[in-house]
Amino acid sequence: MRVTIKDVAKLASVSPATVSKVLNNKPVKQETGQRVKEVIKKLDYHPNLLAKSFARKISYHIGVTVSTGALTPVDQFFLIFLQGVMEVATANTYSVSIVPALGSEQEEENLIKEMFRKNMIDGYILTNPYYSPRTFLEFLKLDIPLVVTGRVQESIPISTVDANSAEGIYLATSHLIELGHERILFLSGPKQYFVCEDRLNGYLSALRARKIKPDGKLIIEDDFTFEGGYRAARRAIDDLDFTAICAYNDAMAIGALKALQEKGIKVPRQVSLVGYDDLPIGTMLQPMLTTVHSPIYQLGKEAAKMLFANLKDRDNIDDLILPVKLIVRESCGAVL
Amino acid sequence: MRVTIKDVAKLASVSPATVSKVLNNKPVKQETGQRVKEVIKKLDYHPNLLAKSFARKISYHIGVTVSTGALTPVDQFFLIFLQGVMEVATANTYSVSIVPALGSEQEEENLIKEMFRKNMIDGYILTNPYYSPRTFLEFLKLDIPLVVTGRVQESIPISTVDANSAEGIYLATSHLIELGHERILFLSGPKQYFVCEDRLNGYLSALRARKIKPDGKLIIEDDFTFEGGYRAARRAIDDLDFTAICAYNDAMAIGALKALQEKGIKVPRQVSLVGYDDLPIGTMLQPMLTTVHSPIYQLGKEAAKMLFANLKDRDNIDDLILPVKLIVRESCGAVL
DNA sequence: TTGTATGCGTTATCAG
DNA sequence: CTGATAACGCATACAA
Repeated sequence: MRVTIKDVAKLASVSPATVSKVLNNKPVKQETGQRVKEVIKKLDYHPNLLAKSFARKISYHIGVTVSTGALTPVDQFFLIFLQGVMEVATANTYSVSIVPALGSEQEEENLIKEMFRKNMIDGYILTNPYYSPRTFLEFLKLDIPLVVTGRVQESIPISTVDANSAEGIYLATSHLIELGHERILFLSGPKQYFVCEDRLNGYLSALRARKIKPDGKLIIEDDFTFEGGYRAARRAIDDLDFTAICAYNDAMAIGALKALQEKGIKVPRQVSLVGYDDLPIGTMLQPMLTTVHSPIYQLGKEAAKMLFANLKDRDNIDDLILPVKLIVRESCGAVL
Repeated sequence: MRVTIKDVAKLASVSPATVSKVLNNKPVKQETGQRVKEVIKKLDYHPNLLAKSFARKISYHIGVTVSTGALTPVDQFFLIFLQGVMEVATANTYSVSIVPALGSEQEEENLIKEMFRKNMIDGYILTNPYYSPRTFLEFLKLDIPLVVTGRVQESIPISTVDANSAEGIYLATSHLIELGHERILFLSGPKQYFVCEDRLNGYLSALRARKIKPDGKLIIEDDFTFEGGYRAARRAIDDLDFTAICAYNDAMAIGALKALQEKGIKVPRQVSLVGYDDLPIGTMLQPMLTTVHSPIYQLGKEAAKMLFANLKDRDNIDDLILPVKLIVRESCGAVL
């Protein structure tokens, strides 16, 4: 039989309650505390977390949803993020459980609600900001502690963390302008996403800040994927009325790179190419970048911190926007 | 107050024991079962998993270690693997917890042992095959259900799953031979790793199968990373006594690609380049590959299945080696 | 500061 | 097939 709190209590000639107190750093006489600790060590006692969880109605698990996007190699977002989350979770003696992306929003909603109802998960970090407001409201109704990455409709009282990607694109675009470019093609993601709108605005502000008049023809919209970037660049390439490209993200940038190469256009000789992403720029073509200081890692940490704050004070809603850095690297012939 | 099994029992005019039985699909009279189920629905009852875990001494969580390698963008291994694990875990009503890579083997060992002792995790899938035999023995001593990816010293009785990477390299090398190459450079990882030895053997067998005499000078060893591939290729490039390169993995292949490009060598025009990895070949430069049918995904599923088998029958040790497929793609100018 | 008693929600045992 | 009851290991009032 495994050793329990009672065994420790008996051998230390105290009550189980006292042992519980030293276990949880509650006020205990110095001397008894010492004695109990010795017995714990001697008996090799390890508190049963299942019992503790049960008694305290706390699972000590937080859930993190994995976005399906994480399955495309371009999207390194999730793992780095996860490292940040885990660092903070570990510090709070919590474990991190992965909530699978089930495909349909309804299924995911049900799973998230179910795991919470069963007391299996104390709170969530949601990295799937594509949920509809209705879903968020459902979560709020159950009073599920929640932190969301990215942006959520303003009126919904949920904590969010996000990287300032408008600023990122602003920096990327400014970089091109400083290189002397004026006609800069912007490869945008679908504009119905807040984040796409944000980044487009970053591009526009950079132009305006330098008194360059934006040209609607230089803004091409497609999926924010490798293929989307490829398609968008191909569509724009024929009249080649630009000298540089700023892409919504790395994936689109790489897609565009492929399109340019197919046409024999030298990058960056003939066309300069810049992509912004929450990871350090050029991740894809700079595989060995260390990631610890990337914004995403910080984002993970901040998200977790915020969740634990929420766990303690359920009404503490907060938003956080982290600044980004532009890192320019020459790589595979592209400024990416 | 939340609704418990007792509330259900009362309203259905049965005992809690009976409700428990219908909850766990144990033999119950059709009619009572029906009645109980109706009450459950009516009361919106959700069994408290914390209580269940406590009573049954089962956490319903399995742990998966994340390899630090997963933090380099080249290594897409982990997320895909995880999807496979989760699919099986979900089917078994288990959750998947991530065990952080702490850096030192000792720290990780302690964490793994500690979480198990605390009943927090019922079993592990270890994706860090770099653990020393001593560590594995420690786990066995505590009787921790374990499945390891990759290879473990034969004498240690632990279940493993692995992709047949020797076969992968064999196929990759054969592909080059069929293209007409005879002098094929092999970029090897450090030979003290079983898997590196395996893959080198795959290369050698392919040569021998076609009656090509292996040349020791054509085998270069370095880290199995992007940088390692870059360094290895640079070292070999000067006497350029080869017409093709087979790399231990994608990372090294991409490193080599960079080295070749720097020297103005056209790939695949002047030098053919092939890399093998557990993911479909060319992941890096084929970002939009679907991953569901990749070996790694299967590997994750098999690992999880094996773990659950072990969970039920603690003495059931098994090894599994999955076959691989060679997928050749033209991409960014390289056959990768 | 410490001990006693009780409760947490479920499963398991063993009668009936 | 069903029900009463003990047990799981810890936390927490409350009393001492």
